[in-house]
Amino acid sequence: MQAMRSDLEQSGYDVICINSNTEFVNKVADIKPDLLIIEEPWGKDSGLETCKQLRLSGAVFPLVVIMNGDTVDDRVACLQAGADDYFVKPYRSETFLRLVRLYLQPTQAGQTESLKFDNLILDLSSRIAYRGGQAISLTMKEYDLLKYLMEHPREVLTREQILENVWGFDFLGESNVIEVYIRYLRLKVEGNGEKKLIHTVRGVGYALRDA
Amino acid sequence: MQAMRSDLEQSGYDVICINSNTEFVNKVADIKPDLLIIEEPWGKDSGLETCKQLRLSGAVFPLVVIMNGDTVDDRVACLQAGADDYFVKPYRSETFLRLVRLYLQPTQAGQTESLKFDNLILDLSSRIAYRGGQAISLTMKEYDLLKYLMEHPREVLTREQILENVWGFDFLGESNVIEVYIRYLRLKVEGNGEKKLIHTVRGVGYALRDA
DNA sequence: TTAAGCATTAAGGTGTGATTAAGTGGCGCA
DNA sequence: TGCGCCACTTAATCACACCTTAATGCTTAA
Repeated sequence: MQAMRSDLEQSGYDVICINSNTEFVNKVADIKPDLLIIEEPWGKDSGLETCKQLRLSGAVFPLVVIMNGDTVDDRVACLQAGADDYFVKPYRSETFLRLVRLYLQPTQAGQTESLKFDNLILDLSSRIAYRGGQAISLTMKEYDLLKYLMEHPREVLTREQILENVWGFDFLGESNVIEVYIRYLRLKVEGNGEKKLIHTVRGVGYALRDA
Repeated sequence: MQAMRSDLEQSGYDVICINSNTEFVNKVADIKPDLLIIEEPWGKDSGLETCKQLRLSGAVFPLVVIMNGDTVDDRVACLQAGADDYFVKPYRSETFLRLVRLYLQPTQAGQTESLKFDNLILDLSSRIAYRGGQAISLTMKEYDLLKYLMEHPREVLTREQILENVWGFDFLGESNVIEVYIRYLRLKVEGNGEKKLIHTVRGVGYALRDA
């Protein structure tokens, strides 16, 4: 806790620590943080319960949970509670700080250094993707494909579009490269029982969606 | 409420918030908003009551209600009160903003990104339809058929026209595909006790109409 | 009342996509 | 120069979602 605090402060962030549970939800609403980190266990209620309440009361900031356990159930519970991301103890500063930086970096246009969709983050400078506190390394084609998908969230991208933009073909071959690479991405991005993000639209192509 | 306001403003919309109930209906008539969002509960009267009054006094803008509950009764009540759409708390910005964008996007010709008819919206880039705050996913043929209907609102489309435009046949088979697909669409689009939109014109074909 | 038109339902076949494994070629390294 | 690894592609088989057909039930208009 203290370690994390000083790490964050050394990186130039304003940090507010709240240890008590009392009136927590209201306080947070006043503070309007850019990012909220909840560390389990949290007071009498679990951190996840607090998390749920925050979302119900309309909280829209990114919300990261730090857990003790690392079972599939833990992870699913976090996401259902409305967390954007989870992190598992022991707390390791470098990876964690990188994630914090990605979450706090201004989202608007201009020089975007990373792409975000749901709790999936693609860091363009390091070409590393993050999901659920986990770094995902990508090969070139995997990166290109994921980047293309993330640049057009929710949009259905046809095979032709994908072939043209990722592979640079302007004709349609008999190949199934796309299917294979979609599979590689799915294994890496949705491999740990995470929510499905890469959706097949039969007869058309693929789309990045949250439902 | 505040969260929503800042989200909308960040997306470039002019937002006016009214907290008091007094003279509300008249005020709104003066303002002539492009979109009205009512959040339950709303003053002494329910938001739905206000909604009803607005419609009775001739309001024609899109009207979205944000509810606490999510029962079938809630939803039906919203629509009967004249709301175009409803949304359920907790309010999560992205989905909501998407809907707002769809409602406010200029309707006229040119680059249409979505088709609208009554409270039914078809998003062309994601191939997803929306009705009553509910996303409706469509198969290819369903999408093609709905798109064709929505491109010709109120117009009666003959079986020949539909077969030609959706299935690409230029002859008339003995098949009842159209009936079957009309049914699929009706189940998805009018399945939740919504108002009927797809009408049969006996001996001719089908038409998208609000009455 | 009756026939034609449409609605509804369920079951089968087809094609598209998923999956798996084997092949190819480039690059670093000994 | 040759070996081996890794990224990428091809190919072959499997699975199932979607589309179609067909058979039955219901409505409407003459």
